[in-house]
Amino acid sequence: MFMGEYQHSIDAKGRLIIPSKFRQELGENFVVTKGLDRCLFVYPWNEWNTLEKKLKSLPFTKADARAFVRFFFSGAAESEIDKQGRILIPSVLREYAKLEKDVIIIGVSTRVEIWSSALWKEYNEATGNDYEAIAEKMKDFEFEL
Amino acid sequence: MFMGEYQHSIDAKGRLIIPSKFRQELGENFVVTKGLDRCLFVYPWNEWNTLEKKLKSLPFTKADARAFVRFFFSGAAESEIDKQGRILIPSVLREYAKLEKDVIIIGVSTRVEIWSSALWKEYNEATGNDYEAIAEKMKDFEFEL
DNA sequence: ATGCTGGTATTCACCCATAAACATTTTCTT
DNA sequence: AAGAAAATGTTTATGGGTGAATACCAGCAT
Repeated sequence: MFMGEYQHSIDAKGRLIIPSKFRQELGENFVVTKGLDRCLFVYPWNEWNTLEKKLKSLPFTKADARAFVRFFFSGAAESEIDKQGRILIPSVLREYAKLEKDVIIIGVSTRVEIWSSALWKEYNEATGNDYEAIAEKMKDFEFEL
Repeated sequence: MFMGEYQHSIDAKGRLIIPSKFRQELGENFVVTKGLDRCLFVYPWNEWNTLEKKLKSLPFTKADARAFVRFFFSGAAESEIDKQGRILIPSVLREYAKLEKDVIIIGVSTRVEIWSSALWKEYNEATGNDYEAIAEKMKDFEFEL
């Protein structure tokens, strides 16, 4: 299970160090794709497979479902970690997530997320720092700690 | 089950002594994460697992749920007690809970909570001194001792 | 009152992850 | 085919996390 927050930087060649704690669980091959909220999702191969199955089961007669599925598959790229523990992020994805130099990498349960440092800060100011508001919304899910 | 209130201090490297009464129950590995009300939660491994299952089951198509899940997982760090009875608190978490030198550690049933001494004082002044008002509100939950 | 013991704080030194600089290979272009 | 540019690989220095050793303190019992 992935968790934690790490700060790294992308080098001039678009490579990014993956936190050493994530490497083993990601394994040899994994999938980087466009994520929700303008970040990138990184799935280990088996997690990607389960996600793929779920996506497949969506009714492809509905326009929204088609768009959602296209979003994930078109944005996906198979990737691997080099001997220095880095991955190369395709430029399309770099642009999508507005990745410049400073990058935040977080573990979120079954996936890893890659954020532009600036966007992560914005996102947190909008949601994460205001945990009370989130907790309030969670009532809808009848969630308890 | 955790209970009690203890005063300790964080050293220059961000390490904190865990009260000896908590050590056995926390076990070898446990998880420290951002908690509600600006404190940190410390869960024994098995408690964290049950929490994780609940978090995983939340619909990731809902923005609020994503924010909530990110909040917990990105704020989480696996930790262990060193031979001196201390744990290392990641700087992200130290900042979140505004932990300076003086720290209050309390046991709350299934988890341990770590508070900045100042915030704990504030919190108690804001709420704790008015137990009767809180108890009054508890009626809504049909709670009885 | 004094010495003992368990727990706590501080200091220091080492090791590893990271990131930047550098070197090499490959590919594309002219 | 040769040179340039891009991609990939290697090396090294630095800083931070980590562990050990020592010094400190309080509580307790004799």
